[in-house]
Amino acid sequence: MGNVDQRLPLYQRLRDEIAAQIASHVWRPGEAIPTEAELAASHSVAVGTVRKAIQTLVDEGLVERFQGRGTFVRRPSFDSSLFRFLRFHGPEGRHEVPESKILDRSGLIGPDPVIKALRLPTGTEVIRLLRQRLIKGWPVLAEEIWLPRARFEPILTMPLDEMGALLYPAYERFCGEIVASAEETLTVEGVAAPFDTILSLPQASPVVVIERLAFGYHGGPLEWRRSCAPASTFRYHIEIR
Amino acid sequence: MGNVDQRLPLYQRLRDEIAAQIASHVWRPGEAIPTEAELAASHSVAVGTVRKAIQTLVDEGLVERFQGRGTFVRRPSFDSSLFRFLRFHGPEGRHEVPESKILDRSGLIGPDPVIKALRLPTGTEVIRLLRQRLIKGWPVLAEEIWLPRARFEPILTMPLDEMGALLYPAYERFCGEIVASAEETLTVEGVAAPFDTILSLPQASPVVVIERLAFGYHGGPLEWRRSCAPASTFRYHIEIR
DNA sequence: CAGTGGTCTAGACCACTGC
DNA sequence: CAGTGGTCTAGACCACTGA
Repeated sequence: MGNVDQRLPLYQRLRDEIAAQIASHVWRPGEAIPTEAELAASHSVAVGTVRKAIQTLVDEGLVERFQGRGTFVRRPSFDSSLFRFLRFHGPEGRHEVPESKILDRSGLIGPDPVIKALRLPTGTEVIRLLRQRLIKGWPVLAEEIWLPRARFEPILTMPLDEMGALLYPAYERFCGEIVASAEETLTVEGVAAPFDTILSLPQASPVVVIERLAFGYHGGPLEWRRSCAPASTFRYHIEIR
Repeated sequence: MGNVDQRLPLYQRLRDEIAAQIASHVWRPGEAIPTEAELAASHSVAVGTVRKAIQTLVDEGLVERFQGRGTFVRRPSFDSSLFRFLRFHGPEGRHEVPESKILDRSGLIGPDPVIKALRLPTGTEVIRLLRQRLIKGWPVLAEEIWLPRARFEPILTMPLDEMGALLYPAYERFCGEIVASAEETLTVEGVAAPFDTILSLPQASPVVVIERLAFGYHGGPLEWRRSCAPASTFRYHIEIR
């Protein structure tokens, strides 16, 4: 902390300092960071330099600016990521948030692939959640979720009915862990246990598998997740330049 | 052309003017646009304003800047788009550019979905290319490509062996049409004719279908393409914030 | 070496927000 | 209305490129 390379441009060093403070929860998501004038004064740089530093944070998605109101730490919205990949919508074209049903919750020694994905030492204890997501009672998504137990103990013991359909808010409220970014890898496979029964699909039906590794503000992995959906519900749109 | 809304910020109007000139091929891809100082003088604005206008063009992927050299019109590279979606690589992990074999080339009245995708009036003539792409003799990709005949007549008549493995350079060289951007939509389907035989897959095997609509610098659609690959070769990676 | 974009400053004025 | 970010200017100096 506070260690800066003097060769870097001023605005870069300022950006890094602000980013580190966001990572340290000096300001929490939704809160405003100091104004341009304040930052310029406290760091003894010109306002223009502060503006450039903040602009890079905006480009990186770490903060949002609103004219006349201030600059705010951004809370990433992952709800939309589901809809980027899968077409869950009602007959009128509206998105529906699938309900959530936890089928299994257990603590265990992390299996090898999980340990590797979460970058933990061999033998570390982890939490496994097996989750079914439904729309109008129909299973549309099956998820296996892995968390390092040390950071997420409350998730293992808390009442399931307090967890809600979205996990990330629960992570923040009960474990103080905030998801800042994620990587997803998408493949098409034949469905395998235990996802086949959860989705009530015949063996080896084509499914889309989304592997997501979620990171905290400090950059370390927080959660590894494998989600599985029938291939017919998959649709992805992208713009290329 | 030259029609600008006086309410827009200076740097926006400047951006639009430069973008329009790029679209009009005042400078072609790879060429340098005027320096910051020249643009500032010719438009009677400060250099800082020019910088901001150019920065937005950089963010949009229209130009590239190089310190000490200049600012250059960017040529989008679509070769990489293939590899974003499909894992074609040799045993050593290196990417391989698949060879290309044109199975059919014909001019015809545009079928309804093609006409709609390319936004042409009903009854317009189009060119259809059916293409097989192979790695080490194995078919890995099947493509159906549709072009408005009026703009792409040379593609219909030129010798096939002058076309090469990449179509976009051919479009530019023989038809003067430059692809500036594209949209892709990705779905998983059961393979259907004529792609099943081209890929030598059993009926209804799972395949990834990539529909690409490519646009020119003026914003209108130039090419519509449906590509089809066995689902097992599909892999997509994305970062989320 | 001259010419380019990159960094940084200092300040003016505008447009929007919320009290 | 005071306070915020947004636009715009004018100029200094630095770092890199290519002849």
